[in-house]
Amino acid sequence: MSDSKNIPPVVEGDDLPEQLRIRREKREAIIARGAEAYPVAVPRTSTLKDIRQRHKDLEIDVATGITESVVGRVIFKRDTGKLCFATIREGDGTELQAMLSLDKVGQENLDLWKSEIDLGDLVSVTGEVITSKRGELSILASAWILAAKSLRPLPVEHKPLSEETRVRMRYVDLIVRPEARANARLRPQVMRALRETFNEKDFIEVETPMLQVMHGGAAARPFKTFSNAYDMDLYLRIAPELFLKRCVVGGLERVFEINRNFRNEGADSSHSPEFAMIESYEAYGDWDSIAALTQQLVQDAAMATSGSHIVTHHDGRQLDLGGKWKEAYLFDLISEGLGQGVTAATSLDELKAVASKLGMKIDPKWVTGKLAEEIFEHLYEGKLTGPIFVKGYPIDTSPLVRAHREIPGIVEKWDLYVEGFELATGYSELIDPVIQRERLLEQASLGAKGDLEAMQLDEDFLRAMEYAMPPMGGMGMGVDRLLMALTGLGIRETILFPLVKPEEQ
RNA sequence: GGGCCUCUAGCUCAGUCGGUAGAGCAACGGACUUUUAAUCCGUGGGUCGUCGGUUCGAUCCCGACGGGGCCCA
Repeated sequence: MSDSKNIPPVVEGDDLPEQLRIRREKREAIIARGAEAYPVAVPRTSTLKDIRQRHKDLEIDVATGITESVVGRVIFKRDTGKLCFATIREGDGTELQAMLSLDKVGQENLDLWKSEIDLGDLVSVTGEVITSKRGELSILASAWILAAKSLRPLPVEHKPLSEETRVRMRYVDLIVRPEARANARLRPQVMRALRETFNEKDFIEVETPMLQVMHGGAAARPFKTFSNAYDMDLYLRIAPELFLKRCVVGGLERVFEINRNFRNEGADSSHSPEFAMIESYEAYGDWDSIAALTQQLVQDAAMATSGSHIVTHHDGRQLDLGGKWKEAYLFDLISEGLGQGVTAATSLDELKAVASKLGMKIDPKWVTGKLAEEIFEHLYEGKLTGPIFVKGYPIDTSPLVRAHREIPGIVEKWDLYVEGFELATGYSELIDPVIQRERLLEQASLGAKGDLEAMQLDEDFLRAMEYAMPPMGGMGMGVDRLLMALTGLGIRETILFPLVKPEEQ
């Protein structure tokens, strides 16, 4: 719909490229002789996969006497004089050879096959299941019928599509590239594994608003939109956190949500403006219990997709996600990296001195904790192959987290690093509504000063907390990033239809 | 936001030190009853991203714009 103005319009009689024109003429010819180019139904008695499974042990040059009707896309076609070969492929990538011989289908049908059927067409073939003289499992046609005429030629099977075409025309990518088919099927496997793990642990799945009146739950710039009916501005959510916490107040003690968030920020090989995220809260748990849950979610997903906690990436590299994952405190890692002691109590001036010694550019807007985090990122960027939980973040950068129960100046927050990127984050959640209000007021004043990432003061959320929210652990994990960790793929390969600018005419 | 690279046939790419272009697959016509990216013979197919500039002449050089990619902030 929105794309229609960007795709070249195909007008009858227009000066089309040769291959498009010829296919349209073939469609006309099919209809002109009284046949259908797009029938409402075609015969199908078995999937290609079933046939392959049922007849996988046939010898060479065997006729089974079994007749089946199969459907698929023609991806290979060899028209010889009296015996034609074609390979048809089903959506899952299973292929089967079809053979059409003069003595089985007759001269007229053989000629029509040769002249009317192109690579890319969807066909139904009825015939006996046999193996060819070369041993190839085949269906020897007694009849065939077009299921749908393709008006565009398929790309070359043996040359990879350019990265841009893969993303823009995923439907073609899925037809042509096995990895695209595998990736598209991997994602739902991971989703199922995640839900199963949550179900086993008695977590309840909820769906909370994506269109939100208030902007909050994380530090990020939101997409803004407008409701005509309510005559007000709305935000696409950047996180479901504040609603999930309302659920916990109401007694949904263990909740999770897996759905889309939207952040109006830069897009690159690891960031997409819309991305799937898991958030989960566990009443009477804390940052340790939620870390254990996170580890189990990832390990179960690895097991479900790879059959092992050691996953193999598409480039052959292996990543071990098994065992109990490492943990380290942020300030210990910083001290280690610097070779000098740094804690949450280290002053802003001291940190500035350290940062300039490292050659870092310092943003004067950074608070002490932000600078400490920047120093950490500078030291460890891309180096934490993990999995490792980095624990204990500065209090002034985590307004929704509670203070560490022993160490002053830090909060009970961890980030999970895998493959050098941040896969998940977890907390012991702040549950004191009075402190929460103070923190949100600070955020609101930052917002008033022009910080576009700062949260708004959500009075309803504070009211919910004032009814007493139980102590709890909470976590968030990027689903796309989980896919990246399991497969080593870029984010645009894990998302079926990543956002791309429209093609220009 | 800054820098660099890129856009040529349906697809993937080559090429022109400035004289309107080629390959493989795909397509079209022909031969072939066991092909596996079949083979053989023959044929057609291009606004060289868009708009401007320089030039006798631009796909090529220059500029702007659009799409894509990489690096940096």
